Amino acid sequence: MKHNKFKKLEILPAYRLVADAIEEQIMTGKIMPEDPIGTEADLVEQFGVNRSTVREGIRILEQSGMLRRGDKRRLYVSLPGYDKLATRISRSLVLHKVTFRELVETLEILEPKTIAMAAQRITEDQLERLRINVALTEKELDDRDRLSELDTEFHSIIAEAANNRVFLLAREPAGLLIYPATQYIFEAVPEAPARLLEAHKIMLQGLEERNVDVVKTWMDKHVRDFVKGLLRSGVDLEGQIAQPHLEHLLSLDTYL
Amino acid sequence: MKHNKFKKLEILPAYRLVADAIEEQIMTGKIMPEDPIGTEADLVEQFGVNRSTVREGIRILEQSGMLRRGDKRRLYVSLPGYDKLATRISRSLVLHKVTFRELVETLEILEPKTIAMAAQRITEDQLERLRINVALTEKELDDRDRLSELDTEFHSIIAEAANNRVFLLAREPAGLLIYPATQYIFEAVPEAPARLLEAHKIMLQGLEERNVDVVKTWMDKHVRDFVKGLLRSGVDLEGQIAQPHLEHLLSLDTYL
DNA sequence: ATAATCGTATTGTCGGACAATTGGACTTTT
DNA sequence: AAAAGTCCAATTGTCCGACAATACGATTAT
Repeated sequence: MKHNKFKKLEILPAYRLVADAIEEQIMTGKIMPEDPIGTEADLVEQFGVNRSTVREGIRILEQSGMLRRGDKRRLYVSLPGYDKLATRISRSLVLHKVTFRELVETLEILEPKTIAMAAQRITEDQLERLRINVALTEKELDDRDRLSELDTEFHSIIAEAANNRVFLLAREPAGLLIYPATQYIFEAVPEAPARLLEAHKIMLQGLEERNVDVVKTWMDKHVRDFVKGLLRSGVDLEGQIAQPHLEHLLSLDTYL
Repeated sequence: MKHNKFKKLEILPAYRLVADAIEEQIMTGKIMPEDPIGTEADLVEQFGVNRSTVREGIRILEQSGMLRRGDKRRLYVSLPGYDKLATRISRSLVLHKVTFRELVETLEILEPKTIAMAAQRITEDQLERLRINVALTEKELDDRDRLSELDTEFHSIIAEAANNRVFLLAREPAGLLIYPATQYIFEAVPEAPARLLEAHKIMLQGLEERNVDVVKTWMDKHVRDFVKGLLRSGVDLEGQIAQPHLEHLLSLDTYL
């Protein structure tokens, strides 16, 4: 047996130290979101390192969403937005080649719970957005791309209405990955759009009436329907997500 | 009405283009995890930009976990690990000042489902790790810090055993944030450690027998117990997570 | 008051430079 | 032959200095 008397030394490059130092101030609340950070020159002075080094440190924090370029390109402390986080998680899941089985299994569990919570807490504003969403769905029933976008949005609004950010972030990545697959279903199952619309309508009404049982039951059914559709369209549950699904994730690159 | 004939131009700095270009290759599978990326000099040549610019681009990808420094400090394509992702999500949740209510509500839903899945899929290896965990828990029943670590680990192993990576990633951040709070409970509720141990023992046995009902029921109870303990220890469910919880997240900085 | 102009501050990018570290090849020692 | 020491080349981390592009604010001209 080795002697392990010494801990592994932590030898970190300067740009990491810069990033860590700033991050620590943020995490401990010493500087808060929307607070301005000094200019690069300021940081150079404060940390006593070169500007290149500071810049590399900044990139790290910018990527993790804790810093933002705001007015006049200046640096501000910022919160990583849920959409950005969810997108990033989704991409990771893709890279890990998660299977459809893992996605649908997760949604079968989460979606009914989500809408049950939402039924108790949804605001009038959110209801209105759902009404618009459903109206659009009805109007664009033939446009598959648009329809799967609207489907994704429908479920996202409900997740938001559940008024639980932890849960929201738990559910969103799966939603982002799976609902775009609705397109496949539309190709294989002609009656799918109509059924989707019907389910959405009923759930919307259930939410308006704050009827927990109705919405939960229908969401259950809706998700199972979805899975059946997936299978009918020839998707292999143990297969991984295919490239076409990723376009919408890749296109988001710019504003991330 | 404006003429909107032109889309807003996407004017991105070069370091972003570098990062995006590499990321695109990764997402589309043209380069795969463990593949080596060239040296910085190579990238300078390929992209035709300065090394500083390349380095800034690299930082971005390194932070998001898609690049790694491996042997000889060379760059390799890599997968963002679940632990890293979960940690990052947890921090964001803290910054967003999520409340205990949101955390416990999420866990009340997810944990029973998790263990139910785990009961059907857990491997002998995972069972063994749980046995060790429980044995340690019994031995270190007086060490609060150690105990809450072990508690966190216990639930993480179960989540892993559920064999669903989407679900794992949905649950983990909440677990990371809430179980450390066990410490508070131990201070306020003397019998808490013993009860925790008992519950863990029973759930472990349930898992060994693959008894879905037992484990689910007990996890339900266990989580509710946990919440009761939190309340008894004076935690305000609508309050946000306090600083002391974050130490373990901050200390992870180094290897992230 | 609006528009045009100018000056300044800051970022994005570049080029070059060098010390430190690493891995590998080679040599010496035991 | 295995272990230890030496040397070399490649690469990263860091620094310096420089400049164009951009954005903003103040000033001037219309």
